[in-house]
Amino acid sequence: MTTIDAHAAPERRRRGRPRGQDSAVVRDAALRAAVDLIARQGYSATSMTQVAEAAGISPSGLVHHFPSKAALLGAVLAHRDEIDSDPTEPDGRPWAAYDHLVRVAGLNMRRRGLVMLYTSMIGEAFGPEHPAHEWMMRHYSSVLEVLIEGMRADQERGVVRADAPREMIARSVVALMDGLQVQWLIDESLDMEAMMRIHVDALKTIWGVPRS
Amino acid sequence: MTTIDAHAAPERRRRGRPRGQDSAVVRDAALRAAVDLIARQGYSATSMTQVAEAAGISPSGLVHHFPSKAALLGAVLAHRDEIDSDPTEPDGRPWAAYDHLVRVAGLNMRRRGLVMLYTSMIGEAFGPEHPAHEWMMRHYSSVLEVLIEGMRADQERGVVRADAPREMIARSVVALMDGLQVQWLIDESLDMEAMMRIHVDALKTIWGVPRS
DNA sequence: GTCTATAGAACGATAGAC
DNA sequence: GTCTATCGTTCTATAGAC
Repeated sequence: MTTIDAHAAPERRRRGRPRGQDSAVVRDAALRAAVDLIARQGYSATSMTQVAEAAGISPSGLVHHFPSKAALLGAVLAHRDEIDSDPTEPDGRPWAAYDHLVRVAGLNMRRRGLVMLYTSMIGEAFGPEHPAHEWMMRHYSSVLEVLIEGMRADQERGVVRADAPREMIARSVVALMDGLQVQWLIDESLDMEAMMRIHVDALKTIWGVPRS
Repeated sequence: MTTIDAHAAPERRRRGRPRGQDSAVVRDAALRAAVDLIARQGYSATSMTQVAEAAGISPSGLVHHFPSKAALLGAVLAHRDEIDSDPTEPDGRPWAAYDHLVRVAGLNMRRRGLVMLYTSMIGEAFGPEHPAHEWMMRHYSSVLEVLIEGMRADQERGVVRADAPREMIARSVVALMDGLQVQWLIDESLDMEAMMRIHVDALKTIWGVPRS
């Protein structure tokens, strides 16, 4: 239904207003509260009132910073993407994108909130009318594109077999990652990173071109 | 919070009440409406009023059959488990449980509603206070147990290598299945069954004991 | 067994004082 | 920029007529 632009943070640089809380601080507290609650309960089950309470402001105060619930979700997702953004410049090594995904799996084992937010989002956003639907579609196509394009480059350079089914491999690895995160949320003793590592290493063995 | 016993369907065998709709028929219509709506929107986003409307009865009529929203969800999940139940008697063939999972993947490609219901449930039920939390925990432990136990038997009979890491393999396959279902919901052209087949076949190659 | 009527609370959002 | 006050809706659930 509605597209969610994250309200384009006012970003006013505190021009000598001595009274009251700094706006950016309050906004940030509200955003953190929203991330936490939406991660634990999902978007539908979380109310503006709950978020306001957790942030220590009134519901109306919250509305001032985020004019609607969907706008709040937009900011939450933008925040998530920022944390999860890839600081890795694409080095030219083979399987770089896949190795990166393995590292992300390891990182995620120390970011439970992020994994919960992601998983609950995936679970409720596949309906086209959900305010996070477009975010989810963009997320998948972007992740898959990085993996597929990376492998295409590797094939061009002759380090990966030319007959490797790029899309299928990429989709399998993403599926494995998503599914492991669900199980990890249930049982944190599961070593996502190790399991991803094993899977990716197996891919390298099967589809890699041995160095001559 | 609340445990959800599915209200133990009254099952009264229409003892000569000529007037009005048959109770079981109405109950069934309500259940179907609930399955459809909860699958598409998730549990939290679905209201009793919506379900009643879709079933063609009043909200109070719905409450008569399912005294609370949680009870309705309980019935929905029981219905799901029934449809999804495994009619396969455990034949003694190696990898039987894994082959079965591949077949289920193929079946699911013709049961979109079931996949949606499952996926949205997983996404919102990992919080311990969610009324479907226990269902989800039972689901995972049961699926994993079947796979792990099946492989243990195969190892005992010497058709699977004794050093195969049962739990890790089972968890990977379940994770792959769950993740593929999400992607399939987004793009139905994805062949879940084929991808599961390939993965399981690879497992057989790696961990199977070649016939002498 | 299904309905109308309604309780009682929580919802998202708006208006306007300060 | 944050608040109080409140609108209009929707929610789950109950009580009782038929």
